[in-house]
Amino acid sequence: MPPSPSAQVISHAGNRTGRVDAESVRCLICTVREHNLCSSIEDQDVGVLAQATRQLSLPPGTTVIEEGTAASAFFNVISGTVKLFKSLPDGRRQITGFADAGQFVGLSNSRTYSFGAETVDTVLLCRCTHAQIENLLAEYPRFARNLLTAVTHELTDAQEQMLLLGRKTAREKVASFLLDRIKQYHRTHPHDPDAETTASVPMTRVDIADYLGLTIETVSRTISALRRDKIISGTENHCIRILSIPNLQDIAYGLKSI
Amino acid sequence: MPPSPSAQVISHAGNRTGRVDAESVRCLICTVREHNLCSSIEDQDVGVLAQATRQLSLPPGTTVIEEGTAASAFFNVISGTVKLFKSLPDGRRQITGFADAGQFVGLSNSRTYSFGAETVDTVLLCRCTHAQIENLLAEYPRFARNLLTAVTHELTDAQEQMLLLGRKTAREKVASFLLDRIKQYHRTHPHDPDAETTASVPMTRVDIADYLGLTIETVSRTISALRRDKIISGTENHCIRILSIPNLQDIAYGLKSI
DNA sequence: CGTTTATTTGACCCTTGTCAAGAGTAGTGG
DNA sequence: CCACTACTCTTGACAAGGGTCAAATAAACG
Repeated sequence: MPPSPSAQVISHAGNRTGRVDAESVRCLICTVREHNLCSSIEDQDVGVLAQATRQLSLPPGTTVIEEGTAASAFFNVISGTVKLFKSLPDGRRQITGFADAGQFVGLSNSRTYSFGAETVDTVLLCRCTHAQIENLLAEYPRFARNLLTAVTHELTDAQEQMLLLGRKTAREKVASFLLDRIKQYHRTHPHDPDAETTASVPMTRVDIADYLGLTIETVSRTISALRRDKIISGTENHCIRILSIPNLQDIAYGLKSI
Repeated sequence: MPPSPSAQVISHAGNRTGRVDAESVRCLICTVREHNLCSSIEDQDVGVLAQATRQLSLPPGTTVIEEGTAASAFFNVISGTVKLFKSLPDGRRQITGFADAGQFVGLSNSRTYSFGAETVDTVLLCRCTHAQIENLLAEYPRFARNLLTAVTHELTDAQEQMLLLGRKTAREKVASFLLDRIKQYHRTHPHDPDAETTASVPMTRVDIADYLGLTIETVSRTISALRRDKIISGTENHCIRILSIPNLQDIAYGLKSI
């Protein structure tokens, strides 16, 4: 349920002086505020948030964070998908996750980023410096609590991905990936009647391969095999229709050798 | 520098009534308090901590957390090593990390644990319910801030491990693992003159294999090969001496094909 | 000191990676 | 509107890294 910025809502909101400036409105009408960290800050304090952040729109393939550079900013994804990755000196790359609308990117303990980030498609971001994040953490205990929950959630996802990378076969990996993509599509398109059986795959085969610890050829072959086995369909490469979710789940968890 | 509980220190400390009870002393003399989350709570408030926690000593191979059971407790590792893992229905297992002295185990967002935990060797733990953790989070902003830092650090480690699992060869995986073990030995034995070149490997080949996404045979063969190549030595399987750390680092990051 | 368990080593095979070529797709500009 | 170009994706043939199965050693333990 995207928050509709009715006149009534706006009349209650504003920065600390009680005035509603243009910046605050940007946050008040934000389509993901209800679903991300910003929800920890009440409408009346939203001016603080608006002042702390800058919004930017980036084309596909743009570097958001360069691995190893000074860590200074934090980003909220408003729309689109960002990929996070780590690389080896010889160029081998592992994508550690995709951040979709409502997720954040750029937390770091050390002085430099230990990972890189790049847009997959056109992405709308909210940028915030680490210093400003520290202010919000100190000022709003709920913000700190929510960030902790969010990072804990990311850690849980990372553990699931380690299981996938270390112990699943190519077929199980691709099935797990498609299930994740269905869930993601369902979250971002709750009104689509086909949401149950649709997977949005905006990333290229290269990205999928680097995410699953495979080569593009193996990803391609495995997707073709799933299509041959009537588990998925759709000629479009970036929108896949799932014919049997139970089958896909069985494959993802190693319950089906087929 | 393990905190020596001198009379002076104790005289300043105690619970909120000013009295120093036996429980508080347990925290005040704790060998890892300086290096873990508990450091966010001052000496004078340590009574709160002591009351919230219970200490337990567990033999090797004990289940600390059973995957999928109700999530209710949080543990600090005082000494020894705990392994964290996730499993597939058919028994395949991925160890997602080892928690050594000073680290914690058992954070969870959901009602049930999404992972299991088991002792590797004899382990001393401090147990604390999630409700009590919530109290500490609400009461001590520094505790919340430190926990966030700790979880962020875990996430960074997890990303590094994903790179290892998805993109490194068996040789690179084992080299990376040994480097981690050297670092860990160095942290826990800062006074040992051999700390720079010693790796403590208390876990079995099965655990190493499940951590690196390999089979025990491959782990064994790879360690033998490193020994043949004069990169490591030591006939003892649980204490390995490193002959050339630079070589090991080059291997771990794919800079050396040897 | 015998029994059990952990580790090493060997032989063989399979899944996945590598190399190479062909088939779609998407822009671009004449 | 259609060639031209540049990708991305798919498919095939072959190779190799690591898995599987089996047996031999070496440790651990009662």
